[in-house]
Amino acid sequence: MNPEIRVRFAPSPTGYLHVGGARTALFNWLYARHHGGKFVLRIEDTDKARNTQEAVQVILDGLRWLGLDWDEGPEVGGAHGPYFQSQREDIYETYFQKLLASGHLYEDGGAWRFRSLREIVVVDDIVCGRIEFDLSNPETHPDMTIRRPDGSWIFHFVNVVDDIEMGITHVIRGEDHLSNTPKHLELFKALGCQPPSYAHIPLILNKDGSKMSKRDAGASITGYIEAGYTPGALRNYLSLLGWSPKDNRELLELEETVNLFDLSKVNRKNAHFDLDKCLWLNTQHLTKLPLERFREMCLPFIKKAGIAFGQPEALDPVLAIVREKVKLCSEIPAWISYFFTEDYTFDPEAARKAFASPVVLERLTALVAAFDSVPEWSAASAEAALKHTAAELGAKPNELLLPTRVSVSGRPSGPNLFPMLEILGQKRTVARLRNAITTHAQA
RNA sequence: GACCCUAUCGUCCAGUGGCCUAGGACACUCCCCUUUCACGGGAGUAACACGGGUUCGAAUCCCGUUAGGGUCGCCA
Repeated sequence: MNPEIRVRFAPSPTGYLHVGGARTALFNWLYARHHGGKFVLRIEDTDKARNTQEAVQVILDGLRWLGLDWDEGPEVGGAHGPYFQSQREDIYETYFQKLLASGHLYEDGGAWRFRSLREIVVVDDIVCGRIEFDLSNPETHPDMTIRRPDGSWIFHFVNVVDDIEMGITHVIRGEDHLSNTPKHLELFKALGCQPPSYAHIPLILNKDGSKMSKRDAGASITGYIEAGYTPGALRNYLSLLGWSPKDNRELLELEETVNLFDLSKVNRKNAHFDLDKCLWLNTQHLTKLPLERFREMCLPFIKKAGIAFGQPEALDPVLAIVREKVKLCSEIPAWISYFFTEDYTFDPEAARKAFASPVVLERLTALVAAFDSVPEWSAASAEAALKHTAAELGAKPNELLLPTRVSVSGRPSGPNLFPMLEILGQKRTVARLRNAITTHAQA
């Protein structure tokens, strides 16, 4: 445990939280939690045009959904605030004056530039190792601008100042910043401050290797929330991009990941994002969820679909038998809607298959009679009745299954048939079968 | 273009000189289970980018080539 360790996630409010950013936040968070340090959230909103409350909220919501709580930052405060760069003008001004006084700055076209030290800068990266950058040639490494003519600040400068002011000990960020690091190191040196340790983690690209942008599938965290992923599954998947516990395990709970996580196990190769695997992990996490938690996750989607279910607990028996089918919670209304209304519709293709043979209606008629006279309705008694009827008709039980399923649910697939009939109840099962028979007799 | 990083199955991740005729997972194919679909179980297809070294021995070390990614902004 090292309470001295302080890491930060410093997103700019662009209006969405990118999976790459979420993974960076996750690694920072894991590092802090593993070592008992502090995880700081800082909003880099120096670009006033993009700085809206909604854009910030998307990031906060996304991080909270993933379970990445911050020890200092927006809405929670802390001793090193404010945590919005737009509110730290005075601090930047102070540091600016320091650099100005020490002769590191010069004006150029109204903007202020930092005069490079023109040295070989060594970046000793925790993940990438020791890398030398030769900044001696002004042609290839022009002096960086740190302040615009309108007085606003540039990323490199405020980023470094904030890391100093906030006591950041470890900067864990995307590899896209590796080439920026020598510039940042120059700033630390000019300011007379000790730089933090750096760890540049590999990037996340699309499955085909192209750069991932907002529009690409799986790029936005909001998309996962809306699709009904469990936060644990996405967090699990993201943790495995560029890192692994080294023992071939894949399905990891948060606590295990915190225990196992270490920067030394982070690899250097960019990862290609595979939504299929992420989906698979979701099914794994979904099945491990207690039923109450599963219900909570599904509830918003069920409400949104307008399903009249009464009390939330009333959903449980249905959820219990369909949950093994569900890959995403957004699918849940389609799996359960017919349990809660008599106004269900028949899938045309399923109906065509189920009622293709003329003998089907006769068989179903016999089945209705059998079902109607079952003394104590249950999955087992329904099954016995169906098998008995099939035997009497000289048919295989299988031949009655699809017609029955389509009749009572309108769908070709669903939970196991007999438990489903039990929940539906004897009366509704019989009524639905009768209704299906008359409907399809006409057709 | 310059500089930096990377290079194991389609994808993610093991592998850090001999245990590798390269292992696990997703996806895919097939089989089994089964009341459809799914789940579950089993099997299979599939990779060390290429060329040079170093070494008794290389996926592992070195060099080059190629490919991919990143940075070079008065974006972050």
